[in-house]
This record gives sequence, C-alpha cells and structure tokens, in this order.
Amino acid sequence: MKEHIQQLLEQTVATLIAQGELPADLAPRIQVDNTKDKAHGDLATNLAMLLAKTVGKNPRQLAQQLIDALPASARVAKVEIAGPGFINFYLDSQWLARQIDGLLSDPLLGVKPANPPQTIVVDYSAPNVAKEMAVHHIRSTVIGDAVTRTLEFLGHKVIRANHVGDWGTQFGMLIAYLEKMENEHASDMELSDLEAFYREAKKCYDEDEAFAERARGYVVKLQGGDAYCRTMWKKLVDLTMAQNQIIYDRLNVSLSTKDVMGESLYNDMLPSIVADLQAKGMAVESEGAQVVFLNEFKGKDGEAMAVIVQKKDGGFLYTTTDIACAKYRVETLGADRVLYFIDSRQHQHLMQAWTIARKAGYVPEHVSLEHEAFGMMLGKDGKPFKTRSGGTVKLSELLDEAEQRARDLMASRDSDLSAEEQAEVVHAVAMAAVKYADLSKNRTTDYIFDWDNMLAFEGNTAPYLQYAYTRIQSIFRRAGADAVSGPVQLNEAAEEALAQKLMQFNDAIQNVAAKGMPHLLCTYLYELSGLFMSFYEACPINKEGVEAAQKASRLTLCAATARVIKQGLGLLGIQVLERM
RNA sequence: GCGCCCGUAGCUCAGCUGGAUAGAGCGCUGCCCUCCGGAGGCAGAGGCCACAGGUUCGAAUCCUGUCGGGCGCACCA
Repeated sequence: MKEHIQQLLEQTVATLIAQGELPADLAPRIQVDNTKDKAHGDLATNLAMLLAKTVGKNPRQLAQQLIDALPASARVAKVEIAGPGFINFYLDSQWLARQIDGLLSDPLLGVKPANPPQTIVVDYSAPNVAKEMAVHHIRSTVIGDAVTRTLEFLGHKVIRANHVGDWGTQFGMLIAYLEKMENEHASDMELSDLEAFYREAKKCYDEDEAFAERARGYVVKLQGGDAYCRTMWKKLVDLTMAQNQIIYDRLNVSLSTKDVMGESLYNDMLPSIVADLQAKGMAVESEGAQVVFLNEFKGKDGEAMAVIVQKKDGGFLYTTTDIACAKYRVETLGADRVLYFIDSRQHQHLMQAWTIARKAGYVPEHVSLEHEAFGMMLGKDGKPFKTRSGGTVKLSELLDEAEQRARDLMASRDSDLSAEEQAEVVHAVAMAAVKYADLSKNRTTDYIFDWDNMLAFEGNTAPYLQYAYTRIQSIFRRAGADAVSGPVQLNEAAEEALAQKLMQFNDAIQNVAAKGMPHLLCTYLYELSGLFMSFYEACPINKEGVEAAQKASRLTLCAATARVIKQGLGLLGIQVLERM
C-alpha cells in the first residue's frame, strides 16, 4: 500500500518536473507512513514540507500542487492537506474490502516473496559443550529461530548453523577429567552431572599441576587429531547435544543435530589460513605469536590493534576460527548473506575477524555479513544477571517454572477440557509466554530478567495472542452450519481498522527479514489482536438479527485474522490452540 | 587510555532512516458478561523522553559536550 502511494507521488513529481514546475534535478526520497491517528487519514507523506525550502515555495501551496497533479487511483478515496503541509490519504474502503477477500486465497497472506531468493546462513543458539544451557541462551536461540522461519517463509534458502562451542583449550581439561572419572569407574553420566563435572574439572585444573599439565597436552593432541582424544571429545559433544535437543524440542525451536556446525568444523582449515595470511603479508610474528595488525582498530597504545591468529604454542584462537567460518560459509555453503545472532560483547572481535577475512579475499563485497547483536540479561539491580549464590539459572528451570505457573492458572479456573487437552494447553501457553517475552523486546539493548515479567500471561504476551485466536475458533464453532464467509463490507470503524491492519502483515514480515528483529512482528501481532478484540466487542456476529451478508463479511474478517495470527505466531515458533 | 552500546511513566519495555497532542503492558482508580470465552473490553491518574548546548519550519529521534550505567580492548571463547 505504501509502495503504491509512493509510486503515485513519484509520477506526480515527474509530471511537475516535466511541466517545469519543479527543478529537473530534484530526486526526493519519498516517504509514506501509516498514520498513528485516523484523524490524519490512513497514510501520510511529508513530501511537500521536505521540498518546500529547496523549491522556495510555501509547503501548503506545494502540497496543493502535488495533489492537483496526482494520478487518480481506485485505492484512494480522498486526499487532503493538513497542518503545516502534510498530505493525508484516505483509503477506499471498497477496494480494501476486496483485498481482504483476496487474502484468504493467498497462501502468503499478502506477503511478497523474495525476488530473487538468496542463500542465507543463520548462525544462532551456539550452546557450549559440557554445559547446560542457561537462561541467557534463550536469546540467540529463539530470536535466531524466528528470523530463520521468516526468511524461509519469504522463499530464501536458509542454512541453520549451530555454532556449538565444541572446541578450545578447555577441552584438554574436560578430557583429562573424563579420563580421571573413567579410571575411577564413575557411573554413567547424565548431562545434569556434567554441570558439576565442569566445575570439578576446573577445580582439578586450578589445583593439581600434574593434571593441568596433562590437560594442556591434550589440547594440542586433540587439535592434532589424536584418536583417543577425539573419542573422548565426541562423548562429551554427543551427551551435551542430546540434552540440548530436548530443550529445542520443548521450545519448538527448529534446530536439530544436522544443523550442528561447531567450532571444531573449521579446525582443519586453520593452519592453511594462517599460512595464507602470512603469504599475503598480513600475518607477522610478534612476541612468538602470529599476529595481524589492523589499522581499522586502535589498541591500548593508540597503535594499530594486534589480532592474534596463532599462539606461540601453535594453538589457534577463536578469531582464526571465525575467519575460517566466514570463509567456509561463503565458499562451501555459497552464502549470499550471513546473519550472526551473537552477544553484543563479541562485536569488536567479529569485526576484526571479518575485516581480516575480507582483506584476505575470503569474503567478497557482495556477500553481506551481519552481526545481529543482542544485549545482555541483567538482574533487577541492573548488574549482569546472577542468582543469589552467584550462579546462573538453567534454561530448563525457567521452562519448568513457566509450566508450573500455567498449570496453577489452569487449575484455578473451570475448564471443560480433558486432562490431556489441559496438559497440552499448559505446555503451549507456557512455552509461548517465555519465548514471546524474549522475542518482543528489541534485541539490541540489555534487558532486566524478571520471573513475573517473563512468565506473565496477561497484557502484551503470547497467551493474549493465542486467546484472540481461540476466540475466533470459538466463533466458528458457535456459528456452526451458518459459518459461511462472504464478501467483506466495511461499515464500522472497528472493521475498517482491522482490515487495514491485516493488509500490513507484509510490512511487518519484510522488516523482520531485513533487520533480523522479530519484535517488530510481535508488535504487529499484538496490535492486530488488539484491533480484533475491539472489533469483537463492537461487531456481533452470531447474535440474532445480524443480517446474513454482514455476518458473512465479519466471518471473513475473522477467518483472515485467524490466518494471519496463526502464520505470524508460527514464524515466531509459537503454536496456536483451538481452545484454551 | 582507546572503542562499542545504553539512559523514555512507580516497574518492565516500544517508538530512534527527524514530523502533527510521546505509546503499550504491569501496578493503581473506576466502569463492562439479558451476543459469540473476563487469559478480555472501555475510561482515568501517572512523562521538563538523564542534563546542557547546536542544526532545523519542526528533535525522544541527528551533531557536540557533561553526568550516570553496561560491555570490549595480546596468546580464554
């Protein structure tokens, strides 16, 4: 819709230029916005005010000139000048009604598919081996998954890349400790024990010099491909990922074991990359290590920043891994675009790795690497989030608590659902609430972790959206055999507002795809649901005395709303329910 | 010391490619199930958008500075 008005305005400007009314070199960026207040029409542009000064005319006069030259359009019912020179457009409600009729037969619900489709690698979740996922892991996991689904919906080829932390010096320590445990014939280990396992391993490493020595040796052997170390390492990885998969499934996150592309995947590439960087004169020796000096970044002394690509003991660091990773995604996976859903603290590091990768020619200019950074979870005191004891909250604990609260709420009210149905509702509502709490925030900023906030079921929450959906389903159940939808007619203000919002689904989706920000879709769905709730109060459907044509029209609006909510929530990885 | 991010209602957050009276939710005060689900609707109180300058017809939004908070800067990832 915005595009259409934009095109009309472009034509208008071109016409006025041709008539000599406007200077020929004029190429304004034409912006059309949805209005916040319907007193200002449905769409508005500030074009006249923008041009007034350069053209040397009064903005309102110029606005009138633009309106006079505006081509006629069936979609626009009225155009008027307002305030200092805004041009306000009122949509034709007949035209709008036909669009809603069409929406139901469109599998994409008015969303324009990607043209051309790209190959997009999405890097998200990235849990660490030998550690359970903590609450903060929900961010990358859930946000990345929502963007992945959205990009696929648009027709892109999406490659999920779970950059599991399965490599690094800590594995020497972990293998040494696993060995110690096996020598002492410890019983089968669950991953929940591995949490303690990691702590104990660290303790041995810090306190036992012989152990630490052995651990350091294993790091080098593992990187060299030693079979024994490799086997021990694989045990740790498999155990961890089996446990993580349970969380993914529970949260309805679309990752599976085939998406695992851990840090270890790039191990074999590292020596040749360092050699190549040396050959290109980028990497030089400094204090025994192989280092790339980057003028783009300043170090502590104000000189070009040094980035280590190989330690003096021959080991590699994660910068080298990330260089290799970028190269792999471009050369092997054929990425046109790579999205990294990673903590903002790693921003500088990523920029360094990418700067090197680009300078070395591994990543051509047309491939876009994007750090979709997100802020930290803070405690109520505004400090990095920790429990009283100084530890972290496990993600599984958060999910348990969510289900408990949903169960309590369910138990406190009368329900004619069976026990199985109730259990399903509890699960769906609880997971939805947790995910939405994270998804609905702008990912770029830090945010305060708060149980009550995260596990709320009222207000701007997923259960509210699910509730709107179940209400629609209920309407159709209630309408029974009379549930015949028909051509839309927009008579009430609530109907018109709902219809307009339905037509904005495409905007929301395109924005999520472009910016990697699912909260934009959350906001849209919340607004849509709110408008539906108002419509529901204002416009009876199954009431006696409602004309058949009006009822059919309203049922179409209901059906379209349900479709958009279901599809929208689906892209967020949130289920809808028939009843709750 | 250098760099990145952030300060919006009591609390948690939107809005930030500059636009028309700054928006939600929670909490607080009132209403609303003789039509379809009250996990709901309607209304109200609550803001010098950290502070000070600047650019502009117009600034929460852009620029500069100050204060306050978070994070990163050579062999962890």
